[in-house]
Amino acid sequence: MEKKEDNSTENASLSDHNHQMIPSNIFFMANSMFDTPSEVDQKGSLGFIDMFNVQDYTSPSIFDLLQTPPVIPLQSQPLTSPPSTVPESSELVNNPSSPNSSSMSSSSTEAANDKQSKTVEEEEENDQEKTKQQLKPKKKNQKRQREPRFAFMTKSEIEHLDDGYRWRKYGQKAVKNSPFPRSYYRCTSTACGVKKRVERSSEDPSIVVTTYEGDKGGVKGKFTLLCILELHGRRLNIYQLTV
DNA sequence: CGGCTTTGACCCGCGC
DNA sequence: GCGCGGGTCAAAGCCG
Repeated sequence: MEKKEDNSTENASLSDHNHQMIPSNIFFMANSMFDTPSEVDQKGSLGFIDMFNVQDYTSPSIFDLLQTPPVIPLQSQPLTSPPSTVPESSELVNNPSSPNSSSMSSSSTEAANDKQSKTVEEEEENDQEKTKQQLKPKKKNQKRQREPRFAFMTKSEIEHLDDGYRWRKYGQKAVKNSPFPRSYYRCTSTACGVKKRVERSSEDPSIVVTTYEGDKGGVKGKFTLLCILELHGRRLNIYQLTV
């Protein structure tokens, strides 16, 4: 975990060309991300707003986040209004009526856990029969739980922004009512269960919508990497912690 | 050769 | 029950 943070920070320096355009062009899609807010989301999550209400971005406490895993002094607050204060010179594209926010919050299946059980079954299965039948199994009663999810919009020509983690693309789908496909990535760093989707806004092709979903394994609570900012030459990872 | 992307097929949830 | 759309799988191909 901590090492990962360090690595990501290091990696960031390798891709400054990406990050340079982030700070002034990043827009969050706040509440709409939690379309069906689970109890977990409601109760114990530290919304990005908490962080962004930190007045001074040059404050050392913020940059501490760079070095240490997000140990977040949270009082649980419900996510309320969209950020009234946007980092520095952000353009305001994040109007709540953005149709994308609804598309981002469309229902999803969370297959992370399923896959594990699937794998087990697969081994018991006949090798020849290993096709897609594997997905049939049990887990009837279990309603899939949605992982904490967060999206933000970035004005960028580059779709897959380098956030310091390694991602493997595992799918791409055409999006309804959008000429742009949506790409699915899975974090390949060890013990990182985060997935993300990247798609370009159909309304404004210059805007890339990135949605992070999942948690980092082995951590108490769930850390969701919200975004990476680069401010005053420093790299800043913004997380959401769900306890 | 290993890791990654591409892409068609499949699964699943949801609305009608 | 059916169809649609979103999400995932996995084989094949590509590339360093």
